[in-house]
Amino acid sequence: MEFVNVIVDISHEKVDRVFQYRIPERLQGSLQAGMQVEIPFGRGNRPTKGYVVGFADKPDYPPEKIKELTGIVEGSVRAEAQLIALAAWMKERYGSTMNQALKTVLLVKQKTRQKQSRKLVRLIPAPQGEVLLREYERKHYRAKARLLAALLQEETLSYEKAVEELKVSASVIRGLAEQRVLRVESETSYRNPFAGHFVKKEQHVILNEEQRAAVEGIWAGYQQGIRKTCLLHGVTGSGKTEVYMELIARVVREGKQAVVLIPEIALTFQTVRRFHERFGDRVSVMHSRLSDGERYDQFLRAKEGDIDVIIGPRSALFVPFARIGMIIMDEEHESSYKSETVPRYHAREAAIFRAGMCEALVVLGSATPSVESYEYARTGVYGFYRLSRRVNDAALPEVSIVDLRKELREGNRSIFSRKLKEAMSERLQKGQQIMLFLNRRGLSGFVSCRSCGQAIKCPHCDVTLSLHNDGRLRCHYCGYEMRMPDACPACGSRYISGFRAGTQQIEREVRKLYPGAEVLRMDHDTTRTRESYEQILTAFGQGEADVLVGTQMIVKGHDFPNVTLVGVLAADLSLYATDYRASERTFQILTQAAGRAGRGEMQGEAVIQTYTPDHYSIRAAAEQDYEGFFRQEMIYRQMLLYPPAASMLGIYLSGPDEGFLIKCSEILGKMIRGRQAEGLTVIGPAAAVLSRKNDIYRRVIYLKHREEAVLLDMEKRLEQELEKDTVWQKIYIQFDHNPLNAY
DNA sequence: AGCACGCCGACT
DNA sequence: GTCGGCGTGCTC
Repeated sequence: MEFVNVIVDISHEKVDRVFQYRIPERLQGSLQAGMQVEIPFGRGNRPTKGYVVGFADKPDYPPEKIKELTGIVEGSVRAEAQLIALAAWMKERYGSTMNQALKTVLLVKQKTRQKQSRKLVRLIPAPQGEVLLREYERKHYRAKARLLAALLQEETLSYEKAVEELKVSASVIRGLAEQRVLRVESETSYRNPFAGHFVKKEQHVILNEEQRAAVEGIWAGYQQGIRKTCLLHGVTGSGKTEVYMELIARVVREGKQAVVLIPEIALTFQTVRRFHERFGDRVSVMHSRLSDGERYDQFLRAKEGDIDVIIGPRSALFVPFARIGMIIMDEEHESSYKSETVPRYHAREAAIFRAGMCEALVVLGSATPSVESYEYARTGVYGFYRLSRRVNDAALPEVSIVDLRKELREGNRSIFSRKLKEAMSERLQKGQQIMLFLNRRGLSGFVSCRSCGQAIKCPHCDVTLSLHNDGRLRCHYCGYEMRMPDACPACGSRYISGFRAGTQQIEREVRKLYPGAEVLRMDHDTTRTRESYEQILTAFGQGEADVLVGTQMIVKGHDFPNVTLVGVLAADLSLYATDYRASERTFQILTQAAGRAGRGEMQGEAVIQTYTPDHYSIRAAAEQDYEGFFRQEMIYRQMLLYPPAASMLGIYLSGPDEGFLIKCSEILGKMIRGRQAEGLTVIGPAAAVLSRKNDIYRRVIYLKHREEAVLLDMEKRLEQELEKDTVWQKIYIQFDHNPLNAY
């Protein structure tokens, strides 16, 4: 092999293709795919890095123009060819550059989004700067003057901001850097992960009948070489983890390796310990927040086959295992499996693709599967296994629904219903623990009626409208807007408003009602760091408090045997999120919350307070009836063509100039409608849910079509068209396939 | 993205 | 004339 194919380490569409280089004699045979190489690039042959993605013995480019590569980057490691194929798939499937996809997949080097936060720092003192500024103005160095003036106002600027807002080019910045007027700094920040010492325990886990049936069913298929993705639908507390561990043990016994994917938030000390106790030090964690050194260690151990099992969030999928036999995805419905940065991949899809390359089996598990996965399981695309009972035959919690409208009518204006208060007093007397859960997810200023419980919705999209500061209600899908009404359109009551209670207010109320009770609160304010999150959970687990108040983060995957009461303060809140998944998320979060109660020996109880007791997602959650919820939800998705009934493509536009952005989004909308494909629905453009973030305005267009392929094709064609006109380079455009959360 | 090339306005 | 900013196009 005389030539090597290289992806240049520059994330820009213009250079997002393979460049060929000649391999110098001395490096013959020592180059391998995935390695980083030094190459001369561009007219000035400036030294640049690149990734080796392949080899060739005949060039596809005039041989006289092919340069020789300079060398291998020190300490660079080869990657599994699989990972490069996975990156290529991600580039196609999610529309990123190959460079971005490679950086996502190759974990050894830091990822772009964490690394490249570049800053400009002024080096010269202010008085000297003033003098220089006047000189620049005199000489009409306009770009330099703009930049210096900004640096005199504030000593540091972000690199991106300077380029966009001040319209200065990189060469101007470099010029000032050379004159020692400023310095370009790039910073990397990492935190230490928890480092624990675990002991492997010999254990004899006895699986119940259902667990055994699931294990044997999946294993029988595995041994016959069937690699159809399986869904394990097990109610809360049904012991899914035991099933995973038994399967993993068998996979390992066959000399294969296993990947266990868990949601971001569930990666805790306790989770890791459970696996450690079973598999000893042949288990490790892979996490984006490991320090460089720690990550490199795990990477090496994985590569050299010192590890059989890796646990981690979605990025653990890119572990350099050579013999993966099984990929487990716990809580598969969790939205943290979808990346929020380019490439916006879904770990479920990526796991299935990677498994396909190494003949591994993917097992998805959840108490509340995503509507997509359940549909696939129901129709036989996935294998389907159920665990309908809790381990040790513990009873599912008794769930009751309290109608807050009725409480209001009967004169109770407190945030606790009489029923919940009663139940709380009883638990406190018995010394049992309580969790109070405020369902705030996806909340963005909705308006609902406190008499009839109706939220004001968009007449076109059937999602809740959100209230803006100018007093108007808007739909974040299609842009429909209306004036905030004085009375409820459904029942005429004047009691309409947004819901304003926060966790702090709840904590205060509990302390007021029960002065003797110890209360812990867990929300974004109290959990700035991973450590404080662990601390609160550990403290509560050890019985240092009677009541834990918090947002969704308290309901995810923790076993507190002494918790016998879960109170959901306003179940509706997540119903009013302004996107089509609101009902699904509400059902999931309520089911998971109720499932926290009664995990020990004692019977659990859950009280769900709501303004809409008849909504199917609340009723179904109270009855722990997934099937019932699913039937209703699928009817809605079919009618309005939301996934999985159809595929969806989000087009996100953002830019600093609102007027310009609106104009661009209108033009893009017209462009799409102009090339209207058969069966394509175009929604918007409309303001995004976060219509302005850090002074960058955001708008969105959604496309729906029954065939994903049509949307992928539409994306490709649009990208080609946008390339032609430089107007589009002044705004950011991103594509998101089957978005999970509102933009 | 970053660098050379070349056009065009201001100034010795 | 010429100095140097800023738009244009190319990179194996």
